[in-house]
Amino acid sequence: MSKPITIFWFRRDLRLDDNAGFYRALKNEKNVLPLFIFDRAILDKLANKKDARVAFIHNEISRLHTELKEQGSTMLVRYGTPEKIWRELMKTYTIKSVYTNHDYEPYAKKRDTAVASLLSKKDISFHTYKDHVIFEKDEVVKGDGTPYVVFTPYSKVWKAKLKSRITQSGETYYLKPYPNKKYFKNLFQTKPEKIISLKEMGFEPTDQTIPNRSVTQKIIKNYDETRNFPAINGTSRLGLHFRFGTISIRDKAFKASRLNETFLNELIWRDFYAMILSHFPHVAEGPFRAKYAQIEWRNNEAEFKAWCEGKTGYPIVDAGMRELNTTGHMHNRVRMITASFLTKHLLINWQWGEAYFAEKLLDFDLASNNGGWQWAAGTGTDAAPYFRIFNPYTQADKFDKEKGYIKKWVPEFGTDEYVGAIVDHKEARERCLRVYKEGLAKAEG
DNA sequence: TGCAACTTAGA
DNA sequence: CTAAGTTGC
Repeated sequence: MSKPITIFWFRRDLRLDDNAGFYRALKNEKNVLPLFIFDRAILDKLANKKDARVAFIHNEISRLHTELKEQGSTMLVRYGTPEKIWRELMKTYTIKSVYTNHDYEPYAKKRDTAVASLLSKKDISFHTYKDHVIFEKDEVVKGDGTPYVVFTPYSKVWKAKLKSRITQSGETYYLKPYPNKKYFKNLFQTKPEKIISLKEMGFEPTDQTIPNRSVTQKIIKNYDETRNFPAINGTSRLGLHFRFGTISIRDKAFKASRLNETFLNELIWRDFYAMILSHFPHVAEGPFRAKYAQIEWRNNEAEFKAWCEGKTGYPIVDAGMRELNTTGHMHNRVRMITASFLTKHLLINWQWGEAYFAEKLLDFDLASNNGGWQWAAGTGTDAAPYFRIFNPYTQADKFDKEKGYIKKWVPEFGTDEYVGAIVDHKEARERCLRVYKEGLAKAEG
């Protein structure tokens, strides 16, 4: 039999440095062999074969493969369903232990439970670590130990806890990163395998632009002043990199805590919604608050299509949807406006919008996307009273006063070719209030 | 400008 | 019991 190895399984943590689980593997074990699985259970469901996210992951895996080759090691890259791949690996190698990082999505939790049980039959130990968030579901809780469901008090405790983790040495403050490189000598030394190409998996390169993983200090510093204006380049665009772990959340949270509290809050929203999904997995399937399941959505297919295509006749909504369709990105302020419009003005089930964003957004993350949609629909945590209905005109006046954003994405705006409003704002608003009220009354009844 | 069809957290 | 919440009128 070959000599015993430890496998580190990369998933949504695609970086070699400051990686919690990878660090533990390298520090505790010898002969650590990295692995990535292109999961067919996920990939086979993607209709768009030019999906930029798949191309991005493939590119990052190739990069890690090259970096590991320079260390005399490699990354195993497999294509298939995880259980099948693990059965094969268990035949090929003598595996002592497996290390990986926590993944909080419902599918991932099931996958990991299945793999752990498979490994345990051969007495292979399975170790998992926190890496994707700063604080996990039970680390920031109320005095009685139950989870927060409101952001503000949660964020206060979160911030105090982060502060306690930051150490000071003279004038300098640190949130210590995991020094993975120090233990690279424990990588399994082997000849690199060739890795599967995008084409072999049935995918193609993308023509969408992938945002840079570095962000200028100026953007973080001025974040609170610029982030609400979609015509300005005032947001970090780091979502995709947080999603796949191509940057470290610890590094960015620490920097944010020194530079801009509003930006830090955005990172806390990310932990908050990951925590909510962990404690309340039912949010992935329906409303956080059960009584909102009684709302009678209109779910008009033609109106949904108009929304998807950016043809509602509401300029700021149409601009946002077209930005999304073209670039795979939508400015955060506009995400709230388009989501509010779909759920409140058109009375279309927020889950339709959630699914559309999931398909289109490069930075799609189940927990944050779901949290955002439930917030917009008023069905979620953090008391978003349903009677607060965004006024798309007021929002546009406030945040795109010069119409730079609208004109960029809706060139026919202001001409005869631009479509008329799909619904009247005042009527839609009143209809929404009525339907929500009726739905809630029915739930009470 | 202050209140509002909701709901929670922490006095 | 009261404040507060990615707001609107």
